[in-house]
Amino acid sequence: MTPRSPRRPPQAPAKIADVARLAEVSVATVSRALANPEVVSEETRRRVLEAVRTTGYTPNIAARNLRARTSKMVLVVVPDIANSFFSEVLRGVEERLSAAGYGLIIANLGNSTEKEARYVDLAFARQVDGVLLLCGHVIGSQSRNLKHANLPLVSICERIPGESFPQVEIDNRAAARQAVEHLLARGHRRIAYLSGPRQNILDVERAAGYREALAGQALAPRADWLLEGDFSFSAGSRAAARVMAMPEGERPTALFAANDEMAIGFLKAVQEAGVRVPGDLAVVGFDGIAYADFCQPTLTTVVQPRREMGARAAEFLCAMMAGERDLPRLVQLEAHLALRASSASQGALMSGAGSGSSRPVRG
Amino acid sequence: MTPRSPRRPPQAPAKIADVARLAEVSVATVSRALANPEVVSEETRRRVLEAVRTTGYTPNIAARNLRARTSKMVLVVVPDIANSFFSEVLRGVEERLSAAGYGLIIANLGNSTEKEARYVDLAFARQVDGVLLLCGHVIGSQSRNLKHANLPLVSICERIPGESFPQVEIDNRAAARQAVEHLLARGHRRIAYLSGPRQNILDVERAAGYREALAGQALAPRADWLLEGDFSFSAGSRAAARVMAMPEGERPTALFAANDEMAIGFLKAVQEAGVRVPGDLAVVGFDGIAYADFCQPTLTTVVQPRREMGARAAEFLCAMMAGERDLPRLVQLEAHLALRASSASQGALMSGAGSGSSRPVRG
DNA sequence: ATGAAAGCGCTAACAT
DNA sequence: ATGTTAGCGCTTTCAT
Repeated sequence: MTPRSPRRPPQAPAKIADVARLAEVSVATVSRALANPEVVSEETRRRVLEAVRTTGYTPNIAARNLRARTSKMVLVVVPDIANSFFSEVLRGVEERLSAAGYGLIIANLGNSTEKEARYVDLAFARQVDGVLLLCGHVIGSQSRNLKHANLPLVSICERIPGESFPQVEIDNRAAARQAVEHLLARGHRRIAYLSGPRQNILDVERAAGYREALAGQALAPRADWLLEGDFSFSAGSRAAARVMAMPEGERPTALFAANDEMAIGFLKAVQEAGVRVPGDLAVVGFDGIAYADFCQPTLTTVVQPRREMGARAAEFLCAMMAGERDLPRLVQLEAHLALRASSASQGALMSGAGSGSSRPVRG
Repeated sequence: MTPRSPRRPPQAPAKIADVARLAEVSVATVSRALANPEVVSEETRRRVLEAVRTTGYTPNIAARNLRARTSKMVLVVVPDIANSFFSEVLRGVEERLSAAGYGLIIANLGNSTEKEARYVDLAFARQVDGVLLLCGHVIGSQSRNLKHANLPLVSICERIPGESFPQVEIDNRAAARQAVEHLLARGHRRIAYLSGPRQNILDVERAAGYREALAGQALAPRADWLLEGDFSFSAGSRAAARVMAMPEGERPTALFAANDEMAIGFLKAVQEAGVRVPGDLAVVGFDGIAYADFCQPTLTTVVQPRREMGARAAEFLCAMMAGERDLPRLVQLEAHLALRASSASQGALMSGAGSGSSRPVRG
């Protein structure tokens, strides 16, 4: 009978049968020698390993996965792989998963619902053993949602309300409150807030922290100091233009931005307009991206333990994939406020005395 | 006979046989209805799709891969996933591959040879259909090298000399020459070079471009103006300290850095020491990272088309995986010099007149 | 300690 | 147009 399968390339990789033939044992023995070496005799093991070496054999993982009903792969869903915030989280994720023997499949959403549906299919097809969501929602397609895939799921960075799987984040509200309290402690009473997209949960929390801090001093937020942004650098520049357009006496003396990129855009634009930072206007950001320590002046910011968050979430996922139950629903890691030049009191922290390094400070 | 395979979970996903049973057709017909809809009758197709919907069937990809001897996955090897240069390239890669139906498996090397070996195994195991190298070398383990895996391979960003697979990069030497020629055209004759790691091919090429440009004006590089760095921000600060330590009359009037991070570190440190940029010292970087347009002053730099490079390399890889032969060995994309404030002639380009946007200029 | 053989779920060659 | 069936390469149960 003619072959019923695709023709094999001339240089086909060795399979377990090739090794078995060469070692003059059965395929089962080869499999055992590789998976449970202690169960075969010394001599057999030697012969098998020798044969593996000469054939250059590597197990076919598709076959193993098919048989074992597992893939040793994790789907990691990010909104934008090029965003440096996520990529640092990814580093932690990668380290942890790879240490546990899992590979990462990266799903870069990039605003494409079509892509999202494809990855949902991937998950339902059990091509991954678990899913890590950095995107603030459970992905789904028209016909179905990942939460019904009965697959280990962990969310990270952006909390998804009302879900029962583990989630890892920082306490955004408390961290924001702390940042604004720092400005209050510096004597500021006229503090503006530069927001992210209004419906975004991160912004909701950070805005709440801002209001809480003000309320602690019996201050009410002024509507014209609530600037709407979108987490982008240029939103920072636009906010700066709006502030500069205010009559001098109506301007805030400090600004808390919902993320560092906007804070840096703001910083740059107001200084170009002749405002001194922190002298005329203090600025505090959020996230703790690397550039917050490079910009001029260096930016006071809430540093999120991004890598650790990634590692922690990956750890939970590994536990779930290993069959563990009863994991915590919510884990909030500690963020810290790095005090830098952009919010220093007059005269202090001038010219990078600390050579640009940040000083963690709590409370 | 008792089952010889792992017990199935109660909620096992539907398989093709379940669909076939429900639709009252054979498994082959289901397979066909899904893969080649035009080959089955209208009525059958309807029934199959209906059954697919009610069972929630998704093909098991491990089984398909095993049968088809393909994985629809590509291994992407990066030195550091958190490096923003790579992550922007990755975006282009992801877009292209995902459009072609391929998933990405990210190998984050992070200086671990043990990890490298694991990914080599992955490739030899044919768990991926192709490999994209962003790491400047063909990965390998003690026992074997990926180049003998007989797998489609494309390298990008850092050229690997002497290999025959397609490589995508920019002409680093020409781009560096152009950057230095720009400084020469601005009247600078005392131009320093801040290098990357000396053995790195990117640095070798960029250093050569620097020397060529000087030679074009019959200038010889001065040894004390050749500053050794390592592509890091702090290498930039250190270089600044060395320049500031030079007697005023011995200092360069311009510096070309082998990458933007160092240029920005340098920029910041010399300004803190009281040097005006570009007034006292002009600076040009390399890469075109986003922050080069945010820093103070904005940084003139060679902009690499990172996303496009990623897309192009991915395209070649797709072609190879589709069986195409005779692809070009080397493709060099156009880089352009973005003229910004850090190298502006005195008085020009003051205060972000162009609102921070870059102006591409060739030649 | 080792071997024989049954599948994992799917595709495609062959038969009808 | 549809059905039957032989594998893809591996792990594991059962038998020896």
